[in-house]
Amino acid sequence: MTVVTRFAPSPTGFLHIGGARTALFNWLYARHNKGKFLLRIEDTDRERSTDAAIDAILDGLNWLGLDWDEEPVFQFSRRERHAEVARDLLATGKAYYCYASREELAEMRETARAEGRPPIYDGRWRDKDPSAAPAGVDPVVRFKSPNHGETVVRDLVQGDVIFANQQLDDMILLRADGTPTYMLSVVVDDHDIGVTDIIRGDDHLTNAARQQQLIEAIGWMVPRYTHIPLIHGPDGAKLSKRHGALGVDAYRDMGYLPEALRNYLLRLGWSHGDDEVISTEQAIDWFNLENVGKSAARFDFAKLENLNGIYIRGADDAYLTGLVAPILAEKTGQDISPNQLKLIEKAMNGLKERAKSVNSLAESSLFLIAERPLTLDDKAKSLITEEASAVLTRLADRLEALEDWNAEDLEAAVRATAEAEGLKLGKIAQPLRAALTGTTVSPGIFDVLDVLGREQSIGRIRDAALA
RNA sequence: GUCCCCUUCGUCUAUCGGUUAGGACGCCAGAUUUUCAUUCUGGAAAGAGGAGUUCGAUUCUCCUAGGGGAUACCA
Repeated sequence: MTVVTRFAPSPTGFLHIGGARTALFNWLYARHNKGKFLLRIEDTDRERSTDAAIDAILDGLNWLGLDWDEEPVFQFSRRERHAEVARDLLATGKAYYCYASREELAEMRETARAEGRPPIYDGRWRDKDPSAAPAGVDPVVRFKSPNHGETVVRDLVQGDVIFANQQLDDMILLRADGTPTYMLSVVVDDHDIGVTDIIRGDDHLTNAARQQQLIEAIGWMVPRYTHIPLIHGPDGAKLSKRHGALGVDAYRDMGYLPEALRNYLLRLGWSHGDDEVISTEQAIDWFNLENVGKSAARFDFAKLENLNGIYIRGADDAYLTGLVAPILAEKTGQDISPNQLKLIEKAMNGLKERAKSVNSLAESSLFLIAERPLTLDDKAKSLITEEASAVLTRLADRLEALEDWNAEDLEAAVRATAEAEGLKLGKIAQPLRAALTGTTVSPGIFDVLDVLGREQSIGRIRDAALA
């Protein structure tokens, strides 16, 4: 039987990092087993569901490269089918009408809690005769769940988890207004869509028991369950916005590469021996549910950043240039010309070596397209002493005489100048860097000269020397 | 309160009864170097606590503690 997994977010916000990992695991599991990965939008909460959120989720998945099979299913559109299943349950006596008011319910919970009993619905309408129904009250439909025995969820990560059936009350299937609840909808949809493996956050573990009872009552096949631990913030508490519970778009905006984030998320709670940097192909090849850990993991930006650096260094120059361009355009307030793009791509090899995010890559590319005369930052300014200016002028003279403008000849010329001046290379390279880039940090200085070209280089050097 | 789950360096993790408890991030020191970064070398750093089972427990069982999750006419 081919594996069918699904990712089922509710469109009430962006695709947060925990959801992204759940989607990733589902995707990986499906791809590994050559099965299907489906997407279902759980939009039954009409109040909180928005189109913007749907777009954000789809965008997030696309950005991460998690492609789904078939058209996404919108749960709300299936409400008639859900209601139909509830009616069948009613007809066969596996569900019943409950007329308890919300106040009544709240009171019931309160007393139960006070007496140390589980705060659950007591089943007061479970066996009542329909004639007892109060007039003018729209009832909800409740599932007649087993009162005795236990329900065991055979979870691939959590193992066999046993729940006493008395602990689980008669959940609501249909609200008073006739709309289906989540508990009913997931069960019906997962069945109808043919989901074989449900992989989701372990905050759903208790739900699994209740859903399983429902499935068994209907007589459908119970899917395999896998409840993966949640991601926590650096302090061990539930992930909040101040931690990393941001939308994946926020990670993109921070300059993380999708492949880096994916790799990071994969290793958060899953491992394959000592492997850390794992390509998508390897991930698909290696992924399994057995190696998913059982404990919650804390989100660690430092490690993500390290991974990001690794992926940036290994990335294609043209690809990175394409990512950097729009950021640069925004920073400078103008479009980046094809010539400038060529310049950036040429310098990319040296640039990416020292970047840890796409944003810092853009930042360090800025000097390439800066207009003369450059504004030097304070550190750079302090390097252009009177003495340095004189040296730079003589260096410019020497460079001007160069026949070929390439890194090799440039290095020879700079070294020769240093020797002639009786200076260490660093003494001349730093002021030169300041003049060329306006900062004290850049790729190798000979590469900078080479990439910038004769005119810009000499111009910038003379600008600085004269200032 | 009730139910469920979790617990190895600061963090992510390996280990599936016998290891000097391994790797990675971060941190510290050093090497390389024109800056920064990269790279390389070395270092500090862990089995929550307590009982058992066993010749032997990080590994199996139980208890305690701590953390997390669930307890909606939300999903």
